[in-house]
Amino acid sequence: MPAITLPDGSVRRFDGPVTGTTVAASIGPGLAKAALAMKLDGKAADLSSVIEHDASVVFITRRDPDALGMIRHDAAHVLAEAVQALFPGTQVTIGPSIENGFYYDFFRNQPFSVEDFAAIEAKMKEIVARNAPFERQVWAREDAIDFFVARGENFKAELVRDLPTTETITMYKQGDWIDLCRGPHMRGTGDVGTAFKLMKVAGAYWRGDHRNPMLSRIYGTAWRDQKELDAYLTMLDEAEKRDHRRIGKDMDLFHLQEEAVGSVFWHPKGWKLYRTAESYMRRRLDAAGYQEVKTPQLVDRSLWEASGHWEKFREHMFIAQVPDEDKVLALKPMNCPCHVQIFRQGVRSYRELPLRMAEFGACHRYEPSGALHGIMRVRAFTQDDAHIFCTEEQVAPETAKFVALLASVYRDLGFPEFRVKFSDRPPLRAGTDEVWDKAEDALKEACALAGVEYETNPGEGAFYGPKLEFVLRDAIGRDWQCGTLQVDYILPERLDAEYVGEDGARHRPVMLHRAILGSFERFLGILIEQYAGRFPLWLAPVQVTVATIVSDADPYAEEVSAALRAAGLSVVTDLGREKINAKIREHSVQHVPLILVVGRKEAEARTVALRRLGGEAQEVLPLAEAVARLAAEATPPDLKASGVAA
RNA sequence: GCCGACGUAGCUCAGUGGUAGAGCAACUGAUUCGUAAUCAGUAGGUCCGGAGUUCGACCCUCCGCGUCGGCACCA
Repeated sequence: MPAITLPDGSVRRFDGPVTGTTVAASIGPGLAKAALAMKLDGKAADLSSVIEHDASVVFITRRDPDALGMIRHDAAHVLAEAVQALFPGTQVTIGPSIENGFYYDFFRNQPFSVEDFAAIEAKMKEIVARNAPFERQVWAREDAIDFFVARGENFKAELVRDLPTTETITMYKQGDWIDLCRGPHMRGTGDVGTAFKLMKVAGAYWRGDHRNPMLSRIYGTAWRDQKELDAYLTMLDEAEKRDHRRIGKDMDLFHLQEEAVGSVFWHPKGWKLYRTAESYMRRRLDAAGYQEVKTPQLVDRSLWEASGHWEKFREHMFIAQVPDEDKVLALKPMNCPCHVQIFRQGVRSYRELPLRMAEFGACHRYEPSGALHGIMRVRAFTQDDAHIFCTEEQVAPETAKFVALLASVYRDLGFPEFRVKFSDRPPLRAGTDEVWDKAEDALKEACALAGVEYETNPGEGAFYGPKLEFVLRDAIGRDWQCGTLQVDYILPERLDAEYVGEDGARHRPVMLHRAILGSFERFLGILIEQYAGRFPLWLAPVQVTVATIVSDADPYAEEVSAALRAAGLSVVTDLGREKINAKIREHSVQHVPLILVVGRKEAEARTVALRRLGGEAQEVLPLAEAVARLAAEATPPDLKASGVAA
């Protein structure tokens, strides 16, 4: 006699076990039609599930946020059926819903190509139109294995074999097609709708392990209706326009070329942007009590052996040798061992701790070719790196200070939001459990102190200590780790860093490895995408263009430009003979934030006509006032706050 | 590194087994013009590199390199 509690608190009683479908129908024909699935005591379930006991039920309709995941999951099943119908002999593996869509991994000797998409989509639409109900079946383990083995579905058979014996093995049947699946599903294939699109093919290793066979993965996107799908596709187009590689080219910021794979050629405007970011970071670090240093690029193998990099990181290191010497040198992939060398000069006292040693350290790492991506994943990059040498007691307060600095920097640079991941002890690690407990607790305590919320990344910490990762998202929705903070008890030991404590004895400092931007290359890539090239005035590589209407105004335009430059602004003077319309367009396309138009009127009145990027209004104001105002406006946020503005 | 796609003028792209085209940009000339493209002309190419097939290859095949999308990697 189940009593069903509905979201509005009302209770319906039934004489015996009922299905969700029956319950929905008892409420009304509208709901019966709209309900795709339900939440049974908070857990998603098929509408056809039988409810035997008292329970709470929430029906999921197409409008529900939960519906999207189901549409996508079901779409993956429809895709798999379509592919097997069109390409006999293809083995199915797994096909989950993901952010914005779904994918399905297939095993086939010949991988799929986008050429196949039209046929597959057509078949999928047929299957949707057929609207076969999803039928849940519980199978005996051995039967399921035999079934898949008999069909040559080796991957599925392996999946079943690896399921825990406690797991109920469920299969879902849609018409003649059947697949191992945990469920739940909607009522039938028709509920998928037609607002889906296959997007791309890609290789993917079976079970994500590169030693396993390569599968052929088909990605698709699916939405509630065509309007949502169109909006998503439009969004992708827009995101593509923000791609830092495109903007970098359009705005003439940098380029990459074959002869220096993974290294950036910064052009004048790109380098100006870089320098603005670097100067800003340097001021922030100076103000936060860091001491900047500079350490060698080429360092003898022996130091890398001592630090452990030669053993753990060698395959990522560029090695350099000279003809006349036997010495083997490596381009540094990290700055930490060099910083310890500075720390080790002379005798350190506990009074010097925490000692915050910063470096804009140029590092080289031999990244796998497939990992390279624009300027965001490169082989030569410069970190805003620092190492904080401190006592164990100082770990938490130093972490809290760091997080506060990082949040402030991100805010200034236009990233009010970021995600934090806490990576704790990995299976293979150095140090005792006591040390790890201490390090993790200190980090957690520091997060609490700093009011940081984080998600846990279990087992993903560095071998020497737990770490925090600060993640920003690019225009195309990819996440990039920028900031990091790692607690390290190992390197000070390996490289014999020590200080004299209050007690007169020698102690090991703890090292905090930390970066805020991560690398200038990656961060600037994200910054370009964040602003789509339309930087706030203080960051813009060209801040003002002075454009003339007639050549009579040329001398005055030069005077205006000189005055702006004297006030510290970055100015381009356009004395070309194009019409003002063409000039406005050209500099707007270049995302120059401010255009000062000068013609005869302005030259005579000693004024400028100010036009802001994207705006239509213009403002005429006296030259001196314009210079003062723009200079104030172009002041970096950290200098504004302290009132040191020019 | 793995799977797949791609590589033609500075940029964006078209093209065919018979030695290559457009638009924009560049350059030259004319135009002195009031807020997102003035007009005309000129010049510009080892069709990524190497080998092979062919009477003949930018096109077909193979091998490299690079880029792009994923996967793996990101100490």
